[in-house]
Amino acid sequence: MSTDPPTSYSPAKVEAKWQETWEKQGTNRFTQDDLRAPDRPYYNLMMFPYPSAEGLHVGNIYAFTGADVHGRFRRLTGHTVFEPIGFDAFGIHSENFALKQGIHPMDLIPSNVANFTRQLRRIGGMFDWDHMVDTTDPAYYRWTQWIFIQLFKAGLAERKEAPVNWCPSCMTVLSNEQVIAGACERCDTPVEQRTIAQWFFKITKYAAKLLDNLAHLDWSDSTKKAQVNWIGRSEGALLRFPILPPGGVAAGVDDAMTVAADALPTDTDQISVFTTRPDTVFGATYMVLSPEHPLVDEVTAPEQADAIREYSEVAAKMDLVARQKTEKAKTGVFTGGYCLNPATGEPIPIWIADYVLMGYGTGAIMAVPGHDQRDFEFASTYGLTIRRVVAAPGEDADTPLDEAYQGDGSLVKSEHFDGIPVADAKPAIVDWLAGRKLAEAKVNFRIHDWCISRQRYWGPPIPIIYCEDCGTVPVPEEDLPVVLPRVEDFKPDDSGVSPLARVEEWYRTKCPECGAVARRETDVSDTFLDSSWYFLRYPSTDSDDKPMDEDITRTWLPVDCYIGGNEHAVLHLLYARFITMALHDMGHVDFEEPFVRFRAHGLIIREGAKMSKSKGNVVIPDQIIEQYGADTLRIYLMFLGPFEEGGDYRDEGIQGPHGFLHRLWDTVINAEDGTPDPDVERKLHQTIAQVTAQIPTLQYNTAIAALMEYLNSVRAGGRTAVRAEVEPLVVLTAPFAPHIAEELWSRLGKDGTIFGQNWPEHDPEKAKESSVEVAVQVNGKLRGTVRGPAGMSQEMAEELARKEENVARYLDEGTVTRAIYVPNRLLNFVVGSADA
RNA sequence: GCCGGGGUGGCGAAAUCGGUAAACGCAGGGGACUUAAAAUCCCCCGGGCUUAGGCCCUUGCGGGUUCAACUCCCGCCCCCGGCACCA
Repeated sequence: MSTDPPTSYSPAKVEAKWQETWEKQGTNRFTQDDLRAPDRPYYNLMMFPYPSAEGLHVGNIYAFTGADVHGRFRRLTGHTVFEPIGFDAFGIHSENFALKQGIHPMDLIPSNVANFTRQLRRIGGMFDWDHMVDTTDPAYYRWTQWIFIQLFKAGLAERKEAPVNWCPSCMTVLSNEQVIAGACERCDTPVEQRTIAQWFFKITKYAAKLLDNLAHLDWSDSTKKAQVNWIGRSEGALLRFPILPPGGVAAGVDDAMTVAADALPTDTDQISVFTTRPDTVFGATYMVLSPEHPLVDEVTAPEQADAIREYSEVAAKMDLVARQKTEKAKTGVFTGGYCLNPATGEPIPIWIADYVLMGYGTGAIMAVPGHDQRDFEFASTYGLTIRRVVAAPGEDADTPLDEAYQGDGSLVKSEHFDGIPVADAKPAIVDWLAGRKLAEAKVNFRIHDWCISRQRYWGPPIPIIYCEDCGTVPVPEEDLPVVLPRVEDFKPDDSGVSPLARVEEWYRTKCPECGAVARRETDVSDTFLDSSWYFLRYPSTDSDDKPMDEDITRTWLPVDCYIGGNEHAVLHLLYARFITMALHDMGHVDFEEPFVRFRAHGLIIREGAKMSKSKGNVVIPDQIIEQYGADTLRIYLMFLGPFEEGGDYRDEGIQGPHGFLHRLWDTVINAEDGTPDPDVERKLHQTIAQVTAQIPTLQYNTAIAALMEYLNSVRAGGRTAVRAEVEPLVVLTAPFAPHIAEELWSRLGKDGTIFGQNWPEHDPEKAKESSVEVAVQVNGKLRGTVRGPAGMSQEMAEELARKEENVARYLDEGTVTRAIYVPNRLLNFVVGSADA
């Protein structure tokens, strides 16, 4: 034992002591040399927090603790674990908060970061503070801008017009999430749509790879599925509908049919549509263009022009969210124009309607009201032809439709395709039309290109210069970073352009190519760009001259384990994968996928309800830590429920883990030399086995239960522990409660940090039970139990069972027809009734 | 509507290659120790019967498979999270 007198457990003292010791000894810090030559490197990553003014939320602590437990376990089992942390501090939330409080973000963020840092140190994470990242630091965003330029040079960044939500009262662009029921979330003003030129990253180029690679990733299933849905691959065809020249219809349907009989003209203008149901093309009785479709003007007849213009204006004014409400009744206007159904050769009317979205497929659809519910509703409203072209067994072409039939069946009214099942008809019809160049098979993706422009202040300026003569020129890499200037008036205004556009001395610059007067891009980039590569930067923060050190990156990446919230299942994780793939294809990294393993943690609620500031039921971690200590909080959070499912924080419950640590302290401090009790030793080895198996699978709650159970048996009846019984227990507890474990370890007279390779090994022989209790059932009902040697034979078990009075009574009621024996577990007699 | 996740004691939850449902913990009750309290230790703690031995019921609801179902299959209901006119 150490010379320290046995004192009672004081979390505050123990935790302060060890946090200081780790800091002083650099226990968790990596030098350049450490990073270059690690033994069994393990990159343990958690999603970095956004440093709000409120401080760390228990949700953050929950996530970080869960990740830290994993990291500490890996370290105890012999890995060199790199566990960095940082701050995702740019973005609209900080900016809005700063506006509201009247504090400049450049003042606000550092104080938030300082507070977060203090809190993060207090929870005892194994963070390497020498490799911290702050996305608002020019030394970091210099490389965020560098990434933009690499993508620009690779043709993966382009500038184009795109619609945005605009609040005329707040005079700002809103994201879709900030639009509630068509109104601004802050002032309730109806939102409008504006069209602004913005920068996009062509993530759609990687859609197929982003989807296909998922199959090989060790990720939470729910996360993978969310990505699959988001990418939204659908197989179908592109069909072309030739536009009939004005007056073409007047000539009559017969003429049109004649045209169809020959080859349809391919040189006239056509409208392309994407469909997953090419088999229903014979039922396409009209066509719908999105109001924004470029061909709207061309197909509109003069007498319909006013109505079309009016409808388009209303649609354009509507915000993007309200427009996409499904419950809304379908509306539209006839353009007066016609096109030819490529299959039937019939002229069909062209409408515009806002239920067709410019953002998906080609922005135009062939409407098949007989087999698409949306088209059915629209056709019913406007009296358009509804034609059945698929019939289920027992139906025929004349079976009436009172809603769209979207099920399986065979084709009808489809000329020589009649009778062919839907699945076979799809390729057959595409082939047939492809022969006349009116169709081709096509895979479409739902995912859009990534708009990274923000008409805001608090972000890294997009490193682009516009020159009258040279056009769009990237800022030369040696001129990076383009520093975000300190601007006191950073409030957005009615112009819809970035606040930086008001700072002439900043945006006026020289063209890097010709030296002429030029103008900087005044938009900043999306926060998701900051976070799409931070994990690449962590191990290389010592390098000022490059974003990633090649050797170090090769050594540490990809990330071994990434833990975070499922709210980022789609955007953040997809963007990070995309950026990594793009960097891979440009030769900057040698892997395509950044995260080998990803696990989503669950959510913490409180007393059955979601925590929120407005409800005033937020757990303040500092208070809990003061009262019970970080170790208790860590264990309690991990004990609440399965880590991947979250848990219900109940204030009283913390007593359990708190008591556990007190008893652990007491037991270890008073432990004596001696020989372990055989029963306790058996339990010990069972516990080692369970905890060792359950930590890697994040089953922390049951692992902790096992530790408690073991401590209970060590202390049973008030007995004094033997040191050999509790030394391994201290190590098993260390990932969850690192401070007390260190303290007890040193009081046990051990040298150095406990987080060396000290994980105990379990001996299966010692874990074996010598006698077992076997449940005895008669006809599946429990009638007794018998105890016998482990692994006893069925004969022996039956013999013991028959001696049980209660069992015997039921056996006497009939004859045993069979007996099922599960060794060491259960014996079930199947008894036929005596009369039978 | 679609895609995930989930429904088990007063509460948080265990147990799913089908094998004694409720481990561990909270709250509650009783006891030991104590002048007292705290801490600690021991016992009880799903429901209904029963003098006892014991019996019956119970994992959202209804069916089914099986010697045996929280676990598998079919059909529903409810809650949470995400997406949502995606052609």
